[in-house]
Amino acid sequence: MKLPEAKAQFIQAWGSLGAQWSINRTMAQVHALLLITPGPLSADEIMAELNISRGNTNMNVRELINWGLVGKVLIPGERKEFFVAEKDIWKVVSLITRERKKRELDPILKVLHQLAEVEGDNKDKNVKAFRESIEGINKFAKSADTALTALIKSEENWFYGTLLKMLK
Amino acid sequence: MKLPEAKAQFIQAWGSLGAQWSINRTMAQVHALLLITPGPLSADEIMAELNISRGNTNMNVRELINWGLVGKVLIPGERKEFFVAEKDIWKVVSLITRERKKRELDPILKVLHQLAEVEGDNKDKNVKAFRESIEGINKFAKSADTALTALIKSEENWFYGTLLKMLK
DNA sequence: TTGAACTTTCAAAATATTGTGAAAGATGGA
DNA sequence: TCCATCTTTCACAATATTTTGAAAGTTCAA
Repeated sequence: MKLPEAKAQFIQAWGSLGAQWSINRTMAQVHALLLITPGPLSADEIMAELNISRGNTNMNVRELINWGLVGKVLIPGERKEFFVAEKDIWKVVSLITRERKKRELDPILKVLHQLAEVEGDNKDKNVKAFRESIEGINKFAKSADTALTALIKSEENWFYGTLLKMLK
Repeated sequence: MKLPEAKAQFIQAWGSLGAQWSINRTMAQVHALLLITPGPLSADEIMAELNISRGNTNMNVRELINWGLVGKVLIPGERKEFFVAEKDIWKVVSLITRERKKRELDPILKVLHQLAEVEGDNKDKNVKAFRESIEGINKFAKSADTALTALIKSEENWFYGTLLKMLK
């Protein structure tokens, strides 16, 4: 396989992956393009490469910057802004995990905390079942929170070394 | 908060969570309803409770059964089918993880494997950068695969005990 | 074998999400 | 200040996903 085809396939695959997460397809494609491009790219180059509009490019690049996955680069003598992606995959995963935890886990933890205080008597089997469900889910969610927080803070080597050896 | 309101809030919250995953909102709501209901429910009861159509109910219940999250129950003397959800949250998470790994991680692993064999000379800095990106991502993806496979197979106690203690 | 009770399917409608591009808003050099 | 260049916004258009409900399919007791 030649490089241009390989690039296209990677962009496509990363895009599908993104689409299944809360990241939208184009955002993931822009990210993919920047990931495999060594130097910085301008908005125009991204537009041309992915065949998307200026507005779309702008919005998705901005969102990638919000996630911390992409940074602006100023090139002396150029008016345009250029963009580069964080290339270290461990950092990339860590940033994505942090963002998704904030959007997904944190809100449900809040709701679960409130729901634990539902009124009613445990003699009512519906109340009892509800309490037990919430309790179980809450216990798990708190553990997941601990685990993810640790993972986000941890070092690459800890993951590839310690944890992985334990799991294998 | 009274039970009916708490139920509604939980269904709502679980639905939003599902929507951010590849699970659709209604599927997650049906799941939530079954999770907090101690006994089995019929399609009609689900329809009534969530205000959704018969077709929608059928499709989503069927999908939940495919995921292994919900089972059919036959009640003697009744023609109707009834449904119950797996209540053990550890099993629930394990089933969801298995399904998502199959849909998301496995396909990208396949693509990465192919892309590792891109033609070209490392003297070309684009080829070099591409290879390095793919290599890094591939290494991580394989590790994630190992980690998730182990997690899916592992016992509840291992997660709440061993792993969590290590992370705290 | 019939028909009532129930489940499944699927084309069309409703809804939600994403993308476009022209216009408005910045920015900075002369 | 002015103007050329670049960025951002946003109403509308295009796409994609989800839901509906009526019709077709299935099952089983009589």
